[in-house]
Amino acid sequence: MTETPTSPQPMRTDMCGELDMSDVGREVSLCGWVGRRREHGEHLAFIDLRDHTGVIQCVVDGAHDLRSEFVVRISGTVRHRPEGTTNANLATGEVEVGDCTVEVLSAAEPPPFPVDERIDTDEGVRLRHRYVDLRRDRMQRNLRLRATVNSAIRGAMEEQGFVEIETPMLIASTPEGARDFVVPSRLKPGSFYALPQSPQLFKQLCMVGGIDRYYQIARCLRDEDLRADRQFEFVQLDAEASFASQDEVIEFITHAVAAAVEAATGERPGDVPQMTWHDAMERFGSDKPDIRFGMELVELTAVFVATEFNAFKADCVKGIRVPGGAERTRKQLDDLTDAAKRYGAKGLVWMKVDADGAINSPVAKFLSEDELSGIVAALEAEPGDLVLLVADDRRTVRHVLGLLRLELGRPPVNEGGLRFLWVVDFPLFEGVDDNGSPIPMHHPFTMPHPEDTHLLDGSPDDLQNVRSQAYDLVVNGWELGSGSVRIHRGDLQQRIFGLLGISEEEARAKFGFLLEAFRYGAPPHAGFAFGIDRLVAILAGEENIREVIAFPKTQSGGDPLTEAPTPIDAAQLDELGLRVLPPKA
RNA sequence: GGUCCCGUGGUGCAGUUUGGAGUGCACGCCGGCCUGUCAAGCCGGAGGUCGCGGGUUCAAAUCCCGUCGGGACCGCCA
Repeated sequence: MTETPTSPQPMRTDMCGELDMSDVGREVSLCGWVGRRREHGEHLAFIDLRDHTGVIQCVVDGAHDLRSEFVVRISGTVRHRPEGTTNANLATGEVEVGDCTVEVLSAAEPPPFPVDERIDTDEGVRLRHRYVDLRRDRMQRNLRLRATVNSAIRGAMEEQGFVEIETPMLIASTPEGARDFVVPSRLKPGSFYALPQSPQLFKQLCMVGGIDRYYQIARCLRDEDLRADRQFEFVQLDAEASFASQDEVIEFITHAVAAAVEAATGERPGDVPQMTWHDAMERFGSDKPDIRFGMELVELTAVFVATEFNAFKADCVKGIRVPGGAERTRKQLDDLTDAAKRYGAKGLVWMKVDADGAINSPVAKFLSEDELSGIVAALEAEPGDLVLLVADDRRTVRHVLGLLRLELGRPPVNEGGLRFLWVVDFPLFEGVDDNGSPIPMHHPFTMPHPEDTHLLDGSPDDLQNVRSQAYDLVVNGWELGSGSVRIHRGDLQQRIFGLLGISEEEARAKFGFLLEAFRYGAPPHAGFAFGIDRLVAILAGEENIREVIAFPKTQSGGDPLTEAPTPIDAAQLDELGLRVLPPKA
């Protein structure tokens, strides 16, 4: 193929959405897609020409056979629209392009769904024709916002001395954490690479390698079930800094996020408050509290220390107050009870506060006057309110009420502003495994809190109370990301492995290369990673990260456009030394 | 692994509760008319395996079972 010689005239001189009164009289050439057209017989037609910047009305001879989504080049003269025909709803509505020459660059079949935004189209249809969907304003806006955020983050990290390093996509599988995606090796049949769940170990190796401050906008892959805020593949700002404390890392990341928010919204967010994990769990029933609204969990255990009511003879009783919730019907309350049970509670006690302040509840007759007044006082319940109580072990109470709180009070994604929050002092361990060994909450390289190191020698209960130097960034109830100060000394690491029930041999097999690296001079280091998909979704006012991803997967992990995943042929399997088993019965 | 919701011309929806002829609305599409529209207007037209399979019934978009696809959530996601 020979290239077409460079045209003496540019294909286009201007963007559709950028023409205004200052362009009147200019000869312009515009390229784009045909949007709506209004035809008035063979002598006059109005064509809305669209590119990613917007729409401009072109006045053409009606004999042109232009259809929706044709790709055209239109040349003409910008002119002021005649008196009374301007369109205030259009950014370019004061002008139009007249005396048009039209060139059809590509004809097009009618689109499978309208490109204008007047109706919501089924997401499956949108994904099957994503290339059409991407033309729509919403996707253009979201993807460009995402690019802006990426760019701001890069700028902020580099300003702070971080160096962008790329780490491999084909790595060794480590048994910890989420399910790996694996890639069969051709040169070593029977062996597999894993795709990285995160560049965690590599960034720590970078610290040993003297990189000092590493960052990467990194693709991460986890083979776990998909959700509105989870895809198989997602993108994180991944960062690690040598000789840095928790507070310094928090500062670095806060700065990067603030830069992203400012680039996206024009407003720089204020200081980000911190909350301990313990407070978050007790007050919000979640380690990612949505602090845009109240309805906090209120401790009621003390009110029922001597209760006669069996259901409240529990480790923990907490309640939430739903302002104005007394209007809920019996059916709605039954639905809430069902939800509470689905979330793991044995039941849900509801109480309505009547206009006279009396408690209306199926269990009121089992409670003493003191207990009833204690509930009202602790929750500051007022007439018209609904109060929901759960009694169980502390974990369950927090979990169930935390979810009910969200179900009943959570504002839509685009309301209530951006409420960032650092959750700090996470526990080092979370429960125990089948062998009675504590389970690391973050990962086994997480540094214990300096004030709690003495507890490492203590009882199993003491161990559960050890705090770590791990911290999460939360916004509006979304976990944006997490990080920690890492253990960089072999002796402490051995001790933690010992507590976790990981033998020396096992540790060497799983993480030998990292432990070996640490023997050659490891700086103290700490890091963080946060999800860019989630940040962009929140900034775009989207409930779902698929709306900020150009080509996302569906909840069942498929791509309706390419139909991935697909079988591969026998020859390909053969080369990899693989055989596919028949599906399980 | 589990719970719940959805699936009706190209698109969005109504119809399903209480079974009775593929019935209806809006957009789009095709053709005609139309020289200032902008969600152009007017006239005419085409377009359907009611996701798929089975069952109940004289009769199923509608009821039942299964299945596929999409979505929300619990579990899972160090």
